[in-house]
Amino acid sequence: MSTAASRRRPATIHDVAREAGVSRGTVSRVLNGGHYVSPTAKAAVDAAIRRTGYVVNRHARSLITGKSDSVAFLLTEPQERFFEDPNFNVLLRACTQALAAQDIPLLLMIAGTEDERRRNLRYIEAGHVDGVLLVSSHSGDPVVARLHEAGVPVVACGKPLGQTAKIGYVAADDRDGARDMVRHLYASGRRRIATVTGPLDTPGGVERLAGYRETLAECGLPADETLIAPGDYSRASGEDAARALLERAPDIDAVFVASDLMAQGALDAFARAGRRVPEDIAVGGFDDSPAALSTRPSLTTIRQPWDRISTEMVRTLLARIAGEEPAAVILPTELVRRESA
Amino acid sequence: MSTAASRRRPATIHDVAREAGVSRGTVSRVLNGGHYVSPTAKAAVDAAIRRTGYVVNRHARSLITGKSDSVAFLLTEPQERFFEDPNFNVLLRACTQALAAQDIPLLLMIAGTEDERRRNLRYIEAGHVDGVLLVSSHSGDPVVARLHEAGVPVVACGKPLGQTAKIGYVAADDRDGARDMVRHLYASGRRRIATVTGPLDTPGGVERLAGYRETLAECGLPADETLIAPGDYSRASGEDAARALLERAPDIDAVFVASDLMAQGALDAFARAGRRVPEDIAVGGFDDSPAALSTRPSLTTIRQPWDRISTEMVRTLLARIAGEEPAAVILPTELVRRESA
DNA sequence: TTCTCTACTGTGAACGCTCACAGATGCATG
DNA sequence: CATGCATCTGTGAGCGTTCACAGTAGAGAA
Repeated sequence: MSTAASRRRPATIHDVAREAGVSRGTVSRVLNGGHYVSPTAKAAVDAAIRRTGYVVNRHARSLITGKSDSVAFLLTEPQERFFEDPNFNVLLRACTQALAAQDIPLLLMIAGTEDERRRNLRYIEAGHVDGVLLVSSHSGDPVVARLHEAGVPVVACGKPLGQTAKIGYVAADDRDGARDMVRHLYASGRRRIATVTGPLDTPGGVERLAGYRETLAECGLPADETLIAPGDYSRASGEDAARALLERAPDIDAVFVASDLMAQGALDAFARAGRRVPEDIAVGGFDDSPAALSTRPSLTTIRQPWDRISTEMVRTLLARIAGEEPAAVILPTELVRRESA
Repeated sequence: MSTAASRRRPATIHDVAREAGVSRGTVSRVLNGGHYVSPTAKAAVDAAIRRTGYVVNRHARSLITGKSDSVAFLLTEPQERFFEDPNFNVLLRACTQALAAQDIPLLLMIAGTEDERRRNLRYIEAGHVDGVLLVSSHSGDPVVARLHEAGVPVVACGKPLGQTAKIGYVAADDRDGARDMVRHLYASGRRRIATVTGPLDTPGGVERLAGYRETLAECGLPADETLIAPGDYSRASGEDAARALLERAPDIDAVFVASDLMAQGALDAFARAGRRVPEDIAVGGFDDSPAALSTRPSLTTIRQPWDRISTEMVRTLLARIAGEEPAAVILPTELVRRESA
């Protein structure tokens, strides 16, 4: 029976050593880089490993090394915002794969409720993972401080706001992306450019608004607070904000909306108000989410390099675990021109 | 320094025993259910645990018990289909949380490429996880057989197709959901009811089509193969299929589309063809994805109980790990009436 | 009283691995 | 020829836990 066969006690390093005619120590050395091992011994061990189907017991290894060779992907969102965000999927997938390439499993942790937060922190602080990939958008997240205090290597996705602790992070250049979009709107002849912001307790929200302001100034357009409407990244808030803008400033000819989801809502609002896009009002989004392709007109937007963000997060975290100091990595964005602007 | 403090060697069971004035054995017993422990001893141990901040070292425990107290969430999709599926997010999140409630971490594994498949199987077969939550839609997936052969407890999401092995699974009642929808279309007076199917190498695709066929027969409508157009769950395929249907059978007055994403595409196709929904053609979707709310008209669809599917998957897997035989769990769906039908 | 049974407690031995160290070998150097 | 050094190898100890077992105390039965 194959079931019975695979159920028998798996080979240990001892079995391999006996099979290869060497000592445990030599096998262990082969397993860990092969330094100070003669070619003959290494060959014998490799063959023995193949014959016995040996796979290292990570628990035994971890017990003595004190490392777990695993990493947590920690989501500290009270809302389910992130799970609805298509970018989040890309991030999670790419991180998983980047880690898998180094044979490091990813533990998915969700700390929505206070109870989950306690549980997960306990787990992490107990040293059951070597490091944490942190996705926490909101300002002053206590988890960030706790992890830092516990001395656990952390790399955040996006600059953690309201933190005194020095935390490494990887982020897209939100400000520069916003600049690109607003410059693009300006270049196409628009002069009354409004914006719908993201939540201003998130780095993206803050930075994109800053980029918008800077570019208006740079282009010599007057700063006009009535052209700024707050949103919370949700579709509905985009719709509301767009309506509010139309009311306050009916003469706008362009809107930079800080997320595609909100831009979708804005497109609807404009359609209902009888404004044509892009003829009457140009609309620029942010994220290049799949939805940006299915709107009518399709959405001109800013692409964030999620694949690179993920690989950089993993790289930075592993470096951090290896003892390097925390670092910030900012990656460039890209303007994607479609029909809406 | 708090950093220094938290960096010092964590408390072991030994420290707790000394602090509580008992032996290791007694502490261990308290940790594992507290049987055969006097109330006084238990109180002393609990207090000592609190004072020392002791957290069990899972590696040491696993080393001797042979169990890892962790579970893999394995995705074997060549395509990135699942990561674009909003349902997948719900599934992953709910599974994570259901497991977290039992203090069992979830390891996310993606086996898209052959290399990833090998790596992950090696990891799982080495006994590094106690069980696997499997998401694998396509027929005859070799991973399913491998896992079964290795004797690893597995629970699949959706009935695994083309498997001789007896695998436990949890699924929504796709067939019954399809029946509900078609009955609903019939009840609203439609008599030329077409369907856009899902991929027919997935359980959902097969079952939903079967439900469609059964209900037509039940209602005394003729079986007409020209009313059946294949899709692959993608938005584009829904659009194509709807266009093909219009050409082959211009007189259709309703379409049951096997997924919301495809239904979105179909709505577009109908809009372009100048057909009004629901006046000329009623459209029913499947999934109740977030997108179903943002279409115009909003989409009548079938809701799958993803929360329950997730908790049942976890419950079933834990039971399986505890030694129970594999079981199939089928959960009821629900018709969600909106504007499109 | 003596025996048995139950409830509880402590102890040594694992689990499979890495690490530090000691020992061995070969080769170049003084 | 002795010495040093680099390369390679084996051994014992120990990581923190659970498990099996031996042992103790107290209650109840004979």
